[in-house]
Amino acid sequence: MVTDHLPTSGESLNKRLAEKGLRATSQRQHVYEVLLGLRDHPSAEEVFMRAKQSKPEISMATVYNSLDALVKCGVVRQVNVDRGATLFCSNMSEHAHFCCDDCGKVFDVDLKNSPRVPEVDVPSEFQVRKIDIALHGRCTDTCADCGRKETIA
Amino acid sequence: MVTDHLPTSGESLNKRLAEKGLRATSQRQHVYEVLLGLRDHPSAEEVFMRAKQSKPEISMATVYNSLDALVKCGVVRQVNVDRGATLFCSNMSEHAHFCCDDCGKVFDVDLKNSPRVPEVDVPSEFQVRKIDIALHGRCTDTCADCGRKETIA
DNA sequence: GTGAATGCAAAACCTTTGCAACTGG
DNA sequence: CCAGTTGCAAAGGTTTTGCATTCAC
Repeated sequence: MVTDHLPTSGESLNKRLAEKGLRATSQRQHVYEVLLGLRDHPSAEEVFMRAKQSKPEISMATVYNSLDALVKCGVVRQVNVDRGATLFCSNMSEHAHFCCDDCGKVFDVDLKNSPRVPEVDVPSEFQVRKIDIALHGRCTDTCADCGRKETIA
Repeated sequence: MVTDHLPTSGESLNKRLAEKGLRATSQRQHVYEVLLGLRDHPSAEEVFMRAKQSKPEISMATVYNSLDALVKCGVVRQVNVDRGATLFCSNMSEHAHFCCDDCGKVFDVDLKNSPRVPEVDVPSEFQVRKIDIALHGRCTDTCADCGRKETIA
């Protein structure tokens, strides 16, 4: 519950928020800590349920607001792989998302060994700020495990 | 309303559907024609509204069913760029989607001049079936145009 | 002090489902 | 004929909104 492991990167979360003109509220800090503590790629609902455990008065609207603030200041990524709830991800390293068509689970795929991936040839009037790469397929043997333990990620 | 320009690719839509064990209903053909006729990246709602003009009895559930069938047999792509409705796209050439943070509009970005983009180094237990690349940023001068004429794509 | 953020509940939005009737193969 | 598909309406899940209160700066 202490904030001294915040944030993952060198800069402080509060400073990051301030840079974007966003206020450093206890709710935002809490939502960020919750997200860091959750494995995989939780939905806003999952973050909410977990956040309530230690901060029962927090509301869904605040969780959405906080997640948006965290995305805006660049410490959280938003993941849209299909219909259904948007997922959130505190892993800010360069990676793609693999979504299993069978079990629905989302896995991080490192891009360090995938040279040139971000080199997309874009018309000059487009200013690209970020690139999301989503892979779809089957996670085969991994899926056998996750299929039993989890439903849809 | 004739189906002789169907489908875009060489194979017939009906054959494609049959290959996946899906039936070639008039609704599915109609939804596909509507999608081919719509520019940009319509949502299911937009397809529905347009489809109703020439087939007033068609229902939203059928539009979703048809779009799913078309995606399943590989003649339509499903596009998820943010929260909000899933978009659909009849352009099956290899391309990424650029989503403007300002106007929300989605543009196709050709990948022909972007070598090696699909070369993502994936753990061996993952079988990749397709790759979606979504770019986010600003469409600058283009945005000035589309911002007035359209709302959110 | 003041505008931004919160909490709550309600509304809005998007998608799926259940079921009887229909239809393609 | 029969399983797959449709249309309808209702339910389900996700996200946003309005507003009074509270809080960060």
